[in-house]
Amino acid sequence: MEPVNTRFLPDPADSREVMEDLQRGVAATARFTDDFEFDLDTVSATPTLTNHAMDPPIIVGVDQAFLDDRAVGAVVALRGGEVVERASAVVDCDFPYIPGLLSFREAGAIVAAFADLDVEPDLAVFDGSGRIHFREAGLATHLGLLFDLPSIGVAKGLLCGTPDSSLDDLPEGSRVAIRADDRVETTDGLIGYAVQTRQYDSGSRTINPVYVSPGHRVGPPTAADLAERLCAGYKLPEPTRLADAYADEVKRDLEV
DNA sequence: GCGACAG
DNA sequence: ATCTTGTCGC
Repeated sequence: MEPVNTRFLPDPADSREVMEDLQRGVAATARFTDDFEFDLDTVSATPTLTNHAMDPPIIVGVDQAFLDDRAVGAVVALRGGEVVERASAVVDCDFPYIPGLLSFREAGAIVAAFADLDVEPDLAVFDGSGRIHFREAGLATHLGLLFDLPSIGVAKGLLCGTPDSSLDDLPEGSRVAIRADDRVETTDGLIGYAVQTRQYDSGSRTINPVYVSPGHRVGPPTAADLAERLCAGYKLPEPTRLADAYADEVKRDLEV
């Protein structure tokens, strides 16, 4: 599939000022409310007997791996918890990691991988933030809007924003609201959730939550619901986890 | 100057 | 993200 809102294509050659202006345009155009066709109850992380009686959406996980100045983009498509397609691409990438400008580093490989994808996804799960971003235009929001695809961001770390309460030792299945702080220039209020997708039953060690935020066409509570439903015994949602493994696999073949 | 910082 | 062995715990 190809980008539809091409005016939002990230260009790593632009100046930082132009990049940030583009992000403000992304935030102003993206929609942080539910606007998708599928039923939340048909979303599952693993194959289910009742899947046949339902109409499960096609959900893609998106991730990257890097090898010197090359980026590997990987997309894994699932339907009812089963992998239906995988697509990848390797592109040159010299743009560095800069907090707040991640999409300018990773979009090239992602767009190239999506170009090789045959199925039409109903939802994309990105490894990184969406609305939890200085200008509400994180990777998941930017790329979701670029393809006009409902999307969410699932990050392992918090870029900005402040949790409503302590995130220490949360019980599995719980969530804590993340609100915009003074580092978020474009809005106030709820921008995502810390979601405890997995936790040890008891013991001395604990697992950190993931940070889920709306990408495009998904509201904050639904984004958290989706991330939760897509987990299957691991901290990260299956689409993201499988895309991560696939990116590493492609990278490994590249090294040989 | 200080602090904060997805992947 | 990437560089990397062993090791603690269920």
